[in-house]
Amino acid sequence: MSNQQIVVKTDVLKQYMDKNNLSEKEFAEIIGVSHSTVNRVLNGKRNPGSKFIAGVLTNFSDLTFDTVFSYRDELPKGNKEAV
Amino acid sequence: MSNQQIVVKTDVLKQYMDKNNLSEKEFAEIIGVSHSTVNRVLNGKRNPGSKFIAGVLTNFSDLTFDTVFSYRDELPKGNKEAV
DNA sequence: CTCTTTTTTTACCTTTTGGTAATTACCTTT
DNA sequence: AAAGGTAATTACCAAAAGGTAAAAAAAGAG
Repeated sequence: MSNQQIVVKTDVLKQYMDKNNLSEKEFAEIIGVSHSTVNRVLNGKRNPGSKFIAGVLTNFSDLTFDTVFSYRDELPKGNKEAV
Repeated sequence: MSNQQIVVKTDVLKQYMDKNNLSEKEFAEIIGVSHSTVNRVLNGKRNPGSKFIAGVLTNFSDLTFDTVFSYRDELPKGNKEAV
């Protein structure tokens, strides 16, 4: 049993945008999502969806999956751990 | 601008399941999604979400991103192409 | 400091993905 | 062929991601 989710290394992505002088809006336009989506992902209010991930990986050849993303095992509602 | 999506190489995944004698239900349990999700993804009725992708990549070390997944550039509603 | 412009944040709604449970299709075994 | 089981499919609903537009915050120019 596993309940994996893809999450973003926000610090890595923020630094990358900084180095390349990309605003959230500019970055969003390049990867093909709205600027609010970028904002929410960067601030941890949303996880990246398939569209976000695909946009990043196909439009920035120097960003690989493992550089920007990682996995997290969520323990949702019916949590069997720590009883 | 780009509108990328992550898609599944259904033939690859089906062959993999076949070789390893995994039913949709068994595969689903391993990667941590429901069997109906697996069925719909395998039959192209849904794209794989972040949860599906994470489940595959973290639970099958011999399956890499590029083996099972690829990108597709969708041209949704407000299509600016072919006017 | 005040006015503009740009950037980030958020409220509200739409679309897509995921789950449950019921249905249908396939095999066996008798 | 009928009964039973397993595997695959789908109808319906819930949850999560994405978009639009407006508001708030930050940064510049005068």
